Amino acid sequence: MAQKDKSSTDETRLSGASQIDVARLAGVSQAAVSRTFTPGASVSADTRAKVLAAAQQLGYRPNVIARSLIKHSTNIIGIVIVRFWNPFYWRVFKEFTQKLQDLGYWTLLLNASHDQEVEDTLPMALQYQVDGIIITSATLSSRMADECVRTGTPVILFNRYVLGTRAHAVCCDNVSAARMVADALLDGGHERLAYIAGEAGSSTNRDREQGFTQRLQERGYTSWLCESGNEYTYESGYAAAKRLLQRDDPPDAIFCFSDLIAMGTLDLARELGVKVPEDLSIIGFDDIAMAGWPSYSLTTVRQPIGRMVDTAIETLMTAIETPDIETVMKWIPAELVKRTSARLGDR
Amino acid sequence: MAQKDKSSTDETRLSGASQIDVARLAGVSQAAVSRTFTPGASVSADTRAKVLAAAQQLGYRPNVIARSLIKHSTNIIGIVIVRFWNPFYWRVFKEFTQKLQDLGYWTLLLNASHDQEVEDTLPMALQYQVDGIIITSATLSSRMADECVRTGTPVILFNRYVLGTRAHAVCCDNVSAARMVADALLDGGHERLAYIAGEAGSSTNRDREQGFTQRLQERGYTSWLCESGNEYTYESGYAAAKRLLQRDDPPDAIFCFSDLIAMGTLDLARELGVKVPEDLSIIGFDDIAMAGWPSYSLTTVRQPIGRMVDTAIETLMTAIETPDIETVMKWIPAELVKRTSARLGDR
DNA sequence: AAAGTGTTTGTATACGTATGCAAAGCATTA
DNA sequence: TAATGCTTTGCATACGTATACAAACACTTT
Repeated sequence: MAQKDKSSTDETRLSGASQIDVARLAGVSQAAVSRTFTPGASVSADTRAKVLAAAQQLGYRPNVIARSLIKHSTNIIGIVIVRFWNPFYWRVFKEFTQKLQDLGYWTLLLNASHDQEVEDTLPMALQYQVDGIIITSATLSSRMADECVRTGTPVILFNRYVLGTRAHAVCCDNVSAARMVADALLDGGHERLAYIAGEAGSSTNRDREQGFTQRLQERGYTSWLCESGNEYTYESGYAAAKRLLQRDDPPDAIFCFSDLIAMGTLDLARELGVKVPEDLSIIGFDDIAMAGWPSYSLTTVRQPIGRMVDTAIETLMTAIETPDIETVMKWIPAELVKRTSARLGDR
Repeated sequence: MAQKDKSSTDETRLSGASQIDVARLAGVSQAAVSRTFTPGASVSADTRAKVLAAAQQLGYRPNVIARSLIKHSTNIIGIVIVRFWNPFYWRVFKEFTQKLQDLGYWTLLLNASHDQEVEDTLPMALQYQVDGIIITSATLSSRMADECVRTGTPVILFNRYVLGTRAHAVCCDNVSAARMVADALLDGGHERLAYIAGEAGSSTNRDREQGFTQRLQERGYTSWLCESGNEYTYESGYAAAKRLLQRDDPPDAIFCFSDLIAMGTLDLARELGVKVPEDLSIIGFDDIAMAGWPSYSLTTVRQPIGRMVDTAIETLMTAIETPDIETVMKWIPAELVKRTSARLGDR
């Protein structure tokens, strides 16, 4: 009783009207108000109308926080994003947030500069009782994966995978894509091939490098060049390309871990007066928007972002509904987009 | 009592241990546990140790949702972002999320394709009891601003302002920046100037256009060209530049609303064989990363993102602490970055 | 030893909503 | 009319935490 009085007399509170206020105005119980706003609950048309009128008059809005407390579900998905400078991840992020929003989920962002920070911030995100976590472009330590499993929060790795954990994964089929690039370059008659790598420890980089070099070996090539791009930025591509092209035996084709690296490579080649694609073929990865601009017109591997994101979300939804599902890993095939930065075979 | 039993016997619950579980294990009251995790609360070193040990053993993590329910504060800031394709806003977004995170706030993202969607999604975000809202690159209707004020949620507009609402605003000083560009181009000896606009209705576009043309008038120029860029993308810049450069009297200098537009313009000029900057000067706005790449080397106006974001966050924090503060509007000065796409005067 | 001070602790209640349960309402059937 | 079934309603309680209040405690001072 005292409670009700408090609620209706204290007009200074910020949070607006509560169900109790609405109930009193409509002359029904708080439960009736709750049921009115719960789809599928049992309320007569009569009470419903009274409640809605009262709610309207008071400007009532359901308090999602209170609901979450009971339901053990927030309708929030945490997204971890590490490499903010890469336009590729922006499209990924955009697709995720938009599609999740269409499904009625909201997005809590965890911005980490390094993998280490992911370790630090993830536990805090778990405190917000997010319904699921999507991790893009970062590795998840198994300790952290266990932590998520313990709280029952499903985790999807995007473009990474970690074996031996309960973290699901959706990746571009990097191995096949890299093999495809190797074939295309060899068919184009190139002899001295090179690869500029991305982040050393990542499964993504490992798969691309292995797919590429394995295919070279299969077709009888025993030597190639390899440069590390470290951080996979434009600048690191520029620097790595400089090391490659100033050698005595420069490559006649370079496969780059990302489009940003490829653009750095392309700009450096132009600066040195190396003709692309006559003297040097360059192939990127991602197919970011800029790759299609006339200034670059980059031949590259298009990651099917739409399908990858769809698959990741489907997997996540399934995992939310059936917590004890076994770990899912999916590889989505990529496509070679031929523009003018590489001289390729006809087939 | 019954409650305690439930809590400790039901081992299947997902949400992990609660303060009650910890309290029982440590042999103290639930309040003692709460105090242990509340900085500044009164607990003896002895109990604190017992509680921490028990918490550790049970893997206890505070439930932020429950805390938020009481405190009427979630430590979450909602960020509305509309134009996802513009690299400028990526940097803005990155700065916001990182700095907010350092302050202990989290970011809930609202991704809207159009201004209309902002109207629709904002009320839903308010239900999450966010402590504040930052709106980048979108306008806020006064109806919606009132809605926010009603719930006591402070709003910061970033690079927009709307007069007559209670929404605070932090903007780049677009008027001064555009006047600076006009001066620089006139000092460089240009005669036929043009402006390629951004989004028609925005305060940002209006201020840049007015600053530019007013300065031209002040210095005795009575005619100039103006093209609409509609959506301010690379493609729209490319198209607008085509219309400008295929005229009988093409401009010898183009001031573009954004770097993306300027890059489209630059690529189109190259395609038509127009020499930049000899025959045509191009100036952009934003200074996105790509503007500095050798392929473009774009002369442009650098928006001081760091300072702008800092100011926005400061303003927001003040508004959160003192709800009844008067509406704040701040304009941050910009800087002209001289590269090679424009022929400018020496001074 | 008593009084006074400051610290620590437990009890009880509140935050706003959802829901199991039983009572009540209503319509249908025997 | 009584019995039956279905729908609607209110009561009570739970979710996990914070905090006002008073009781208990530990010291210091007189």
